[in-house]
Amino acid sequence: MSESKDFLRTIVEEDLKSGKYKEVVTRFPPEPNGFPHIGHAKSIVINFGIARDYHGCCYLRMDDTNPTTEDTKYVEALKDAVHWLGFDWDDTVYYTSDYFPKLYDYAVALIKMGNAYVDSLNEEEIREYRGTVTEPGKRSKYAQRSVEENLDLFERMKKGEFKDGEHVLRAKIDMSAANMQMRDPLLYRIRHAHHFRTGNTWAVYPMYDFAHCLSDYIEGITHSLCTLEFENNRDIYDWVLDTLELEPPRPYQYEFARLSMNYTVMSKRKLLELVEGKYVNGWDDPRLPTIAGYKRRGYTPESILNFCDQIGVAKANSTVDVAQLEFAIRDDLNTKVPRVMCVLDPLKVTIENYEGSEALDASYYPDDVPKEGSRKMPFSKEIYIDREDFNENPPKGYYRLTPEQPVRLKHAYIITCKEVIKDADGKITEIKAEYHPESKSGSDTSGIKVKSAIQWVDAAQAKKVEVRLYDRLYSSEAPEGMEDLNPNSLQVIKNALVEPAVITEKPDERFQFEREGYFYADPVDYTDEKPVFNKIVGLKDSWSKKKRSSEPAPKPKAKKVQVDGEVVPMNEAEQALFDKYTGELGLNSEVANTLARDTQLSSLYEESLSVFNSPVLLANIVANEVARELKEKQLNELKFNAKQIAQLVKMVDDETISNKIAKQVFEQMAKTGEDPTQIVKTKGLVQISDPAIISPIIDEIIAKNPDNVAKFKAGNTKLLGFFVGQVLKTTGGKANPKVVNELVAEKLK
RNA sequence: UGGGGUAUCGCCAAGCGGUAAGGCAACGGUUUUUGGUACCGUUAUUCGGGGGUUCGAAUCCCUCUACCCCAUCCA
Repeated sequence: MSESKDFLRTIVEEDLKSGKYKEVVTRFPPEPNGFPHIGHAKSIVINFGIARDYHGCCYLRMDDTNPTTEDTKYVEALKDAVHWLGFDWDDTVYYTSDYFPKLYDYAVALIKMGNAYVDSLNEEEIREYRGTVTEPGKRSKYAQRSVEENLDLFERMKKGEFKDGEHVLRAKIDMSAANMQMRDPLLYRIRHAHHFRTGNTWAVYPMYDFAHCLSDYIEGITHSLCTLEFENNRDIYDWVLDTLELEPPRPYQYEFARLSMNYTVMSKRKLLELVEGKYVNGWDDPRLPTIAGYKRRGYTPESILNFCDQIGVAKANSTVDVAQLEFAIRDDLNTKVPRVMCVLDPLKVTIENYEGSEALDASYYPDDVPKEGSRKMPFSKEIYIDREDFNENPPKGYYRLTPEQPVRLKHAYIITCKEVIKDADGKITEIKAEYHPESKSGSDTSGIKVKSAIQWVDAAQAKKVEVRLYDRLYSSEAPEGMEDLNPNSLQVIKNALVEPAVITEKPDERFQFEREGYFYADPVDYTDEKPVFNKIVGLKDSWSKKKRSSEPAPKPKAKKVQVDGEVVPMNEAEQALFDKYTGELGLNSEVANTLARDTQLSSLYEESLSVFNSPVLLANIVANEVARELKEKQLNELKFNAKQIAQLVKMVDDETISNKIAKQVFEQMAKTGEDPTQIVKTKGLVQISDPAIISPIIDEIIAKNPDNVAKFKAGNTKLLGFFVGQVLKTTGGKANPKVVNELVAEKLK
């Protein structure tokens, strides 16, 4: 785990510490209407991960409130995904549909309280009545129905007496709410549909907003974690739970940013399109970001888990670079899997001076991987190397075999090219070479220096295999539609050659094909007769990068132009106030502006000014500190008054306390309403300005931080803040910062 | 045009008034029988812009800008 915890963990920790909850309970609540993808993995890791870290528990709950889109095949896929990622849920899967009876009762309770009604507007009318984001909506006339009538209607809805869409149950909240979600949200709709779990027992189904919060409550969830697009729904979440006056404790909802990655689509709709349109081969196509896809491609659960840890959790919409995921799988596989040799594009090499055959010892792991294991590699006169590893006219910096440059066959001998055989088209069909008998791997006495060691297979004993080379599904970084598909996302190589041990010994399912990448025996199509390997990810390739980077020019970076909008002009009264403040009272225009535009601030300011006449100091504290309090509260909700502000400022004015302390005192005053003089007295916050007291403290700090002293003297003047900060810290903020500054600067000279 | 969010390096992301963490990517170098790995080093005088408060601001205040979400009987 990373050292710094994310904001969700911070909240959970605080809630546990404060005793708000005894134990943390989370849930992963997918709707079973699609295959889980790596975005779900992020959510799984967050929910199950937090439960694990804080010794709580996490439930897997299918949010199955919409019978028309959901299916049991998706619940299986979801269960698989969670299991595969290594999380357990005591083998009990929860379903929102299990709570349908309870949910129904809660709805009845709401009706009885007069907080819900049966509406009989049709769909279109409901939309119209809802208004728009800028215009308020209006309430349906049916909202006036009596409790009895609502109860009766709702029961008959449940019994199936009405057709789909005839009535709905709505919460009675506020049709003019600025939050559109609060304009009498729908709670239940009639659906004569077969539900994959409850069959035909229900004719009404709860909506997300009603079912989710209550399911959380029923299960005893403490922290209901969801993605950003539900921020607007939090108000209903709270409304339902609060209005029902449920016995505490109740859950609270927190939102985090969903995962998006470049070169990838994550929406259920787009994924479905790819599958149904046969752009890919099913939900487990290795090019898909589905869990099933990654699993089939050969990704390990650990790599996905690590990836999720590395990207963090926050509230900013962001797009993670797929390179980050690719790093995670490479990093995981590097220390785990055996290295073997596979030639993807075979080029025959005949070693003219070699006769017979031998079996060479070859370790499965390089020296830097602490694992044991080896196999025998057959070697004889005819071998294959990769076409890429020979070049008749090599570019500068080419390390492999050329007519002039020998190369080592990894785990075997050094060979030198003697002749290049070509067909009529000029295509190289074979290399005639000679090997150096004394250059055998492990006992090389030849003294020949080679630039690299390449992979090879013995022609007689190599096994033919199919290799599926996967690349990014999209060639566009932010894919929109099918036009952005990468036409080369799948390349099938039917005649790759792999060394025999891979097939006969099967040391693993995943391999590094040396110098190529990581590969996985396809769990579906692999047979002993026809082995199939999927490319999981390539190795980092600084050679091809070097070749490429010599060509294209760097992209031009256009800096965004910052447009400044127009400031709303002041009205007459505000302008008059502003003029008075800047003129008569000598405030700076920014502070005057803040005060003049806010009647609450200006009234408080003037009132305190009448108590203590220090216009600038007072203005500063009102425009800065008081303004903050007034952001959340109304004037009459404040625990302090103008007189107390004046009192505080007076202490600053006569230098009883420093500005820093004043802020601290202000905060307490705002919280408790205590008199500032009282706070200063009881806490002993009077400013220390006597150099005789401050000086030894500075000496001590200087003695304790010789490194920083050296850095400071070397020119890092930012460190002045460090030293001042340390002194203030040790004096509890009471040291006079001006004095400290002077003293520190002096001593460090 | 209302409400709710978000802005810190090419991509993620810490930071909560006192020296701008870390990872990925990139670029150098060392080691290497993988152009891999590992290891070392370089990359933000600056936190969306502008003001203000403060001895000191990414952090507090004001203001502007950009992007995301909300008007499904979806979740």
